[in-house]
Amino acid sequence: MAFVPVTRASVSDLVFGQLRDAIVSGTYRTDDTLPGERELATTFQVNRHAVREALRRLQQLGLVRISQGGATRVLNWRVHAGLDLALSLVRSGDVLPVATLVRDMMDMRACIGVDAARLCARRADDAARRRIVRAVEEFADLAPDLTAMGEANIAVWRLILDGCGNTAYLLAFNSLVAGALAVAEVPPQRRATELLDVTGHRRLASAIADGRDVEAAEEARSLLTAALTAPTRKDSRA
Amino acid sequence: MAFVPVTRASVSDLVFGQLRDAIVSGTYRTDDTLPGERELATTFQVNRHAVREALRRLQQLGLVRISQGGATRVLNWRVHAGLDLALSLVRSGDVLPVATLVRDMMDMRACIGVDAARLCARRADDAARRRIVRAVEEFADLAPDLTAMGEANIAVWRLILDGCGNTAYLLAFNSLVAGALAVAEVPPQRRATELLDVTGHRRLASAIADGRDVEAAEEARSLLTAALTAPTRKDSRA
DNA sequence: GTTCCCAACTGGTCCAACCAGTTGACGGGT
DNA sequence: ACCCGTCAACTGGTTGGACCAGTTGGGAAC
Repeated sequence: MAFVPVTRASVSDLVFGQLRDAIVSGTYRTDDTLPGERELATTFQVNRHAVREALRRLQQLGLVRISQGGATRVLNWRVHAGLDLALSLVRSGDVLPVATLVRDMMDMRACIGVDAARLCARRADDAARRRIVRAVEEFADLAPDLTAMGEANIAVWRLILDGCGNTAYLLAFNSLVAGALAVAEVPPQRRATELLDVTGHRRLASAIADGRDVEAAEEARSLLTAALTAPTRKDSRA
Repeated sequence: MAFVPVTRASVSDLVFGQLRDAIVSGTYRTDDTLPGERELATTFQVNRHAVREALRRLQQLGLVRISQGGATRVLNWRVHAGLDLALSLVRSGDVLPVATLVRDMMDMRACIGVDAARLCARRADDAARRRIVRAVEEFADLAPDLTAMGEANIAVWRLILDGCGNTAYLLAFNSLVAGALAVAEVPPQRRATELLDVTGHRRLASAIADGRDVEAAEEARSLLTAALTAPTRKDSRA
């Protein structure tokens, strides 16, 4: 286990984390009013500004609605929160089952990655195509160092997402990568299967380079779904 | 044009908006150092606390890296920002071309919606299936009031995303809906085509109700891509 | 020339006061 | 008895200033 940079959580980070967890875990329910800032400050034994910063961030995540003069109310995060909430939840603790959440995020990575590969094969300019081919070769050269390959793999996908020209895909990928992969909660066995499939990545790169969009999508699908467990939570019915 | 609730932007909102736009538009480049908090405070003529709140939010969005003692540096948002940035950008101004961004988000909605419909048909429990069928009927009853249908349509999709059991999809959908649809920047003609296809929605609902996942995905695809313009930015090559 | 130390930055936290909206209870008018 | 305006007592929003805590870089000591 290698050493890792220490992270200093600021006071407002801690307040933010506690409040976020309390809301997501259901301690506060939708439309409940949060205690006032002054009260929270004395409860957490911190300054009111720290509480304010935390509340602002909760608001930005879509967890609360703040209104001057009135109380701060809890929103239904399943309705108002954005994808960044998933990232925030994965990074800290088991408020929601992290394993499930990571699996969901990997599903989404596959969903987006496939379409991005398809679009990239259709739209990317020549320079981008060349960069992707080169990146895949650099990725292949790193075998079998899984850690290095993992990073190179992300670089490859980032180029693909760049080339597909869809900014939303790119940003979503950032949320997912930072959340799911950086935490390394992905089943190592399956992740390894994906990473070690060098020829699959080469086929993907050449499909993109040649503009064969359907094949690119197919290669992407087979790569990205290798890490996904088949079992559904409650199996098919009827 | 109906009246609309006034929105009061707080001081830190304004500072946040200006800094975000400056970063995304490239006024500051990656690894540039932002001016110090005290300097920003005098520049914006606000208190330092307001600046701090804004910077915190920029950090949460993935636009800057703050480090005590050191300077606050600008990150490459194409690498570090999450999907919520798209929402934030759409809501205010044309820092990035909003039309393009909205189109990207509609693409992503389609990408996710199709998979969610498929998963929902496979995994949802009976109660969820019934709720979806009912919601589609309520949606159908509202024709031809496009505004009301738009809201009901979102409610339908929310149920589908709930039923598919993928929290990441659900959260991403929130980001997209709040960003793209609420702003109503979607070409009205195409949006109307989608909404008025009541029978298409009925087919989708019954496919989900019966667990026919492939057909559900197909129906979802035809509904969700109706609003998408075919032309790619730079067309297929080689 | 190298090394070490400290002054002068940076952001982080706190206190205390006051501004600005919202809410609800209380009291006068109908 | 009911309605309605008023106002006090909340809520969050903003400000100023002080001090703590890390980082940085230049200059003194070696």
